[in-house]
Formats: sequence, C-alpha cells, structure tokens
Amino acid sequence: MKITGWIFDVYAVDGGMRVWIIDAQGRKHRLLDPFSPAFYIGGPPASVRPLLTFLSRLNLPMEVTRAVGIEFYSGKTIPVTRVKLFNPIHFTKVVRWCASAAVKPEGSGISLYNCDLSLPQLYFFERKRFPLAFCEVEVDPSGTIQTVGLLDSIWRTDYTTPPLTTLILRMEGGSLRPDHTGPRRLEVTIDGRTSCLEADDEAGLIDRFDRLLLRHDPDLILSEWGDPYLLPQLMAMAKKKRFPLLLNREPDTGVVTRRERSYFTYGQVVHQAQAHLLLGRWHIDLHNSFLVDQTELEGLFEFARLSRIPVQQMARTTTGTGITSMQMALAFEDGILIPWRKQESEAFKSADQLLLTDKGGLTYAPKLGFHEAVAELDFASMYPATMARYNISPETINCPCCPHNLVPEIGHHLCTKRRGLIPRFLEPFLAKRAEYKRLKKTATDPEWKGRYDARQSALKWGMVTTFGYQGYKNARFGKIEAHEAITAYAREKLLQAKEIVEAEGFEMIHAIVDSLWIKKSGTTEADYEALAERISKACEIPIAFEGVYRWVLFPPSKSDPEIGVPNRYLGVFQNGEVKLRGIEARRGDTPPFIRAAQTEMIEILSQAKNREAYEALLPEIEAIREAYRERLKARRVSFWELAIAKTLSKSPSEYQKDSLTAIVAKELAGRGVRLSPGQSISYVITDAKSRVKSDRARALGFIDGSWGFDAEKYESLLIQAAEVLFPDPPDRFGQKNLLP
DNA sequence: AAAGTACGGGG
DNA sequence: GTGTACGTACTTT
Repeated sequence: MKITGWIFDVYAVDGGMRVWIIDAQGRKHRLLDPFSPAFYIGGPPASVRPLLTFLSRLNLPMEVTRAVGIEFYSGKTIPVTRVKLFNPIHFTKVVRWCASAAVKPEGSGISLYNCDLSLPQLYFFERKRFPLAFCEVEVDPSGTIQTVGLLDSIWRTDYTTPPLTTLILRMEGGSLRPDHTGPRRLEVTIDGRTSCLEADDEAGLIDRFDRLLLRHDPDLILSEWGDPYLLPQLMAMAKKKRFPLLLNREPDTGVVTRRERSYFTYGQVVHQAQAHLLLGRWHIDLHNSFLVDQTELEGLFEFARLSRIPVQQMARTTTGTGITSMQMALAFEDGILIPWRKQESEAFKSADQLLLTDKGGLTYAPKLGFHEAVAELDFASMYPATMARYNISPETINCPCCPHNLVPEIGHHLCTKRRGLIPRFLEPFLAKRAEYKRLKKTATDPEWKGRYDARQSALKWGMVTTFGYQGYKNARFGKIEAHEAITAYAREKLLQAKEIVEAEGFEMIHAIVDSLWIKKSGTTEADYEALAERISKACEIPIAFEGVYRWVLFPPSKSDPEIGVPNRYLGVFQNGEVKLRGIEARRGDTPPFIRAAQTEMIEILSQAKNREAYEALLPEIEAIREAYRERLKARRVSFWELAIAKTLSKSPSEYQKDSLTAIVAKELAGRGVRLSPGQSISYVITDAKSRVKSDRARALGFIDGSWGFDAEKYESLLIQAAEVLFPDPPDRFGQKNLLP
C-alpha cells in the first residue's frame, strides 16, 4: 500500500520506530519502521577492549564493527568502533552503561560519539527525514514501512502542514493560571463547539472527556496550562476513579512526563513547567513554550522541521537545543563524530587581553531630546553575518595552521583552510530567512503573509541563539574565544561605519552595537541607500537603510537628566510606522490601562511632522491623560486592566525585601499555590502605602469586589507615562516640564 | 544612600 | 538537557 502524507510523530517502540503519517484527507496511519541506531567508541585499543567484552556479555542483539569518522576539532579521520543496536529501545540503556564510571574509568582516554541524541533525532539524521516532512510511504500489510520517498526538503519555503483535528483545553473565563485563581470550570472546544465540564462530578467529567477524545480523535490537544495543571488534575481524577484516560493513541502506554525546572538564561530566570508528552498525538501548552509564545505554531513547525526534533519536544525545549540539533544534523551528514560533551576548556588569557575581549557590543550615548529627519542604518543580522563572513566557529578559532589570520583588537586568529561548522550551518539559514522576509513582502494572501512572518521570526531566534551559544561554556559547538572574535569584529564594523558617516559630513545622533542614527540636511532616501551601499562594501557585511524618522525622541535618563539612555527612545518613520524602545508601552510589566493610555498618546503624536507640530499636540495629550484620570477617579476600570505582571526571580520565601511582587508571591504561596523561580504572577495595587503589607497589593486571581485599587498610585503611573513624551527640551533645561 | 528586584534586547 | 551581561528604573530599608 502507498500512503502520501506528512510525518506527524516518531518515537521508539519495541523493534523499531513508530511512525505516524497524516494524509491530505486527515487520515492517520500508525506504522512501524525497523531501525538500528548506532553509537561510536573511540580511544586507545587497550581501553576499548574491556568495554567490548562488557558489551558482548550483555547478550543483546547488536553488531560491533570497526569504522572511521571525523574528529570534530582536529578534522582528522580516526578509527572507531561502531555499536549498532538492533532494537532501538536498548539504545539509551546501553549508552548509559558504557558511560558509567564502572565501565569507563576516568583517564581511560575513551570517547563516546553520537550517543546522547534522542532516538527520533538519530532516526531523522540517519534516514535523512524530518518532522512534518511530506513523503510517499510504501507499507506492507502488517503496517511495516518498506520505503519512504521524500517529497519535501528542510530548505523549502512553500511547504504545507497536515490538516489537524484540534481539541482546545482550557479553564472557563480567561487565561490566568488556574491554580492562581479560585475554582473554575473546564472548557473543551472541538469542531467549533465548546462544552463546559463540572469538576465536582469527577467520574462524569473524565467520562465525558474520554468520549470527546474517542468521538473526535484529535491530533492536537492545544491547552492553556495543560502542562502544570489541567493534565495532572485530569490524570489524578482518572486514577482516583479508576477510569482510563485516553490521552495517548499508542495503546497500553502512559503519558510521558518531564520534570519542571527553572534555569537562568540571558540575565533572567525562566520556568519550564512539567511537560506531558503524548504518543501518536500532540499536547502543546500555549503557556509552556517559548517558541509558540514568540512565533505561534507556525514558528514551532519551522523549528521542528529544521532541527529534526519532534514537534511536542521542540515546543518545550529552547531554541539553543534546536539550533544545536540542526548543527549536529549537518555534522552527521558530513561523517563527523558528534562529541558527547565538551572537552575543550577556555584557553589562558593574560590580564590585558581580558580587558579587550570581555567587552561586548559598542554603545554610545544618544544626543538627547527631539530630532527631525534622522535616518537609521542597521547591520542586518550582524553577528551571524560576521560568523559566516569570517569563518568563525569553535574548530576554526585559534587553529594550529593559521596564526597569521588575526581577529581585530584581540590576539585570536581564524582558520583559512577549513570552513567551520557554524558558518556552514548559518549560510543556508541566513538565506532562508532572507527568502521568508522577501516572500512576506510580496505575498498577497494574508494567511501566507502571516505564515512567512512567523517562520522568519523563528529563524531570527535561531540566529540570536547561535551567537549567544558561542559564549556558553557547555555549548556543544561553542567556544568563548569565538564569541569574543564575533564581538571584536562587530565593534570594528560599527567604528568603521561611524568614521565613514562622519567623514561624509553626517551628524551622528546615536549608535549602538549594530545600528546608527544619523542626519544631514538635504539628504534624500536615495542618498541614504547609496551610503548604506558604500558602508556595506567597506565593512564586508551588509548594512540596511531602515528609513527616515519624521521625528525621534531620546528622553533623558531619570537618574541623570543630562544624559540619554541607549535603549530608551520613540520615533515615527515617514511611512507612519512607530518604533518604541524601553518605554512603558513596550514593557511587559506595564498594566494594560497605562499601556493603552500611552499608546493612544503616541498614536496622536505620530501624526506630527515636525517639532512645532509635536509641541502643538500637548493639549491633546493632556486631554487623553485627563480622560484616563477620570476613569480612575470614577473607578470605571477593571482589575484586569490594572494588573501588573512580574516574573519571579526566586522562590517566594527567598525574597528579602517586601516589594509588591514579594508580598503577593508570599500571599499566593500561603494559599497553597506552588511558585517556582521564573513563573510569573499578576497583581493589582490596592493600597501601596498601607502599613499592613498584605493590603498593599492583591493577586489578580483572588481579587473581588470587596477590594478597591489604589487610584492615586495608578494616577502617578499615568502621569509618568505622559511625561516621558514631553521631557524638558534639551535646549531649555531647568524649565518646568511641559506637562504639569 | 545602599541594596534588592525586574526589565529589555533581537526584528 | 544547554545563552549567568549589563545598564536603567524603581522600591524598600
């Protein structure tokens, strides 16, 4: 039998990989693909021999042969032993035994390769397939796959995804975390019909839920808080009532769970809730996935395809894991032995070298205040472009063969003989993103426009991470020296651009890492385009002319009104597009009420063509402010609009100061809500100055009509949000603010 | 005044 | 099962 469709799910079962295909009619096909994953052992024969003896005593179906592979850092072909397990479910166990200290004593010189990948990854790598690939499958009557013809490629930009039956699982009445509120009803939506299930009849609830699953057989359970709350609750109820819960499509299997964790990344703590992964069906929690949060399902699918990580797993992992998997796939294709964990440590650096290399991006202080007709030039994807252009990769930095090819400022050098893995990975990746951006512009169908945008945004995250990962000590294909080389080149490029611009008589208003704000009277758009062209040529990486601002405002720092702040500004391009950085409307912890007020004000100001017109709008801005103030006074504001969302950086009990966040977190913890670092909470300020601390603020989920809000406090936030837009003009320091 | 806490960036 | 910088703004003590 021949089946044409998309690879929906892949996981290991006894005797092979379970492969689910969904065809264009939405039919689901449960197939088996025999698969014998292999890992490799390298090292001195005297050390390898006892390991092989150990393996032979296991009496598991396997094949041990001699092979060769390329060692990643040296690029040399080395002899290795290949261990192929005939049954994939033995793989993880056998690798773990081989790695354990009893079998592989310290100092044995043994290295294991290709051993810490998941089985779906190994399967996809070896068979050159990928999640959601469109293909033609030849199947025998028992459902075993004979051949697979790939009708798709990870580099396609016009791919489609299978038709999915989706069940939406959430709590009635909003998306607040269920355990941060009082009791609510469970809501299940499928085929456009929503049913509410009462929690007081547990047996009836499970029974109705099971019947919905049976009747509709959804491919995707899309939940809000399914991971930390709904699925655990449903599973506990089912267990208590001894009812089966038919979440998996694979018979006689349990739901795979992964422990919750909190980790630190990019300067902040992130919480990943416990995950519930289904077999033959997807469960995706909208609130437990960075990628879905940033790029919708479309970006998640793009990442799953490229990384060869199944959709459900990809939803819960970081973009860093995703791009590492893409890099491993490329290494695998090239016959490179994938190193298990990093062995290389940072090379020694002298004190004066440290001073130079530890600098990151270059930042100037902006010229304060209001400016007209300023142009912005941005180096596009500066860091990835630099890595690709200068061949920056962990195995090319400080190679033994090219000491002459120096990186600016710092003592590192780069290989000229071997193209690095990271640049080879980045080239098609950069090109694919550029293609999506182009398609997004030219697409006429709004649905595809949105799709292209989500996909390019997912790729953007991949590139941001590729750079960040070079500086991470445990990255598989990263090296801190490579990170330093990238920022060194980037500083050089920005300086070079600044020199060109100033030599041509432009005034530099601001410059930061990869962007310049410049002006010169009489300059046309075509002149700016030509200037960008000249800089691109001189710098060897592309810089783009973003546009000319009607006006851009760099408000003064609140701690020192004489200086500006690098990342706090607002401006309007000539096409009317508004750009905000660092101000209230852009921040995640601004209450919706304040955000709405400031956004409305900026909307009005964006009409202004020049400074005079801008200043003339002051009365209108004041009118908006007063209208919002009236609403506060008349209490015509919902708690939801006043809610402040904050991310916890520690467990509630670890807070030392009684900030509002700490007070509310402790209050919630006292009600039995488990809060881990990285989770967020929402609260309303009820009485900021109350001597009774617990009266100062109240969690949004537990506030009711008996509580009021602190109108005075919100009024001051409102006034502040307005004042940012009318600071003391820089040439009129010492005068009163334009707003009282 | 000092220390604690949280935010953004990237596009 | 993977990104620990850095500056600003604001609050508490």
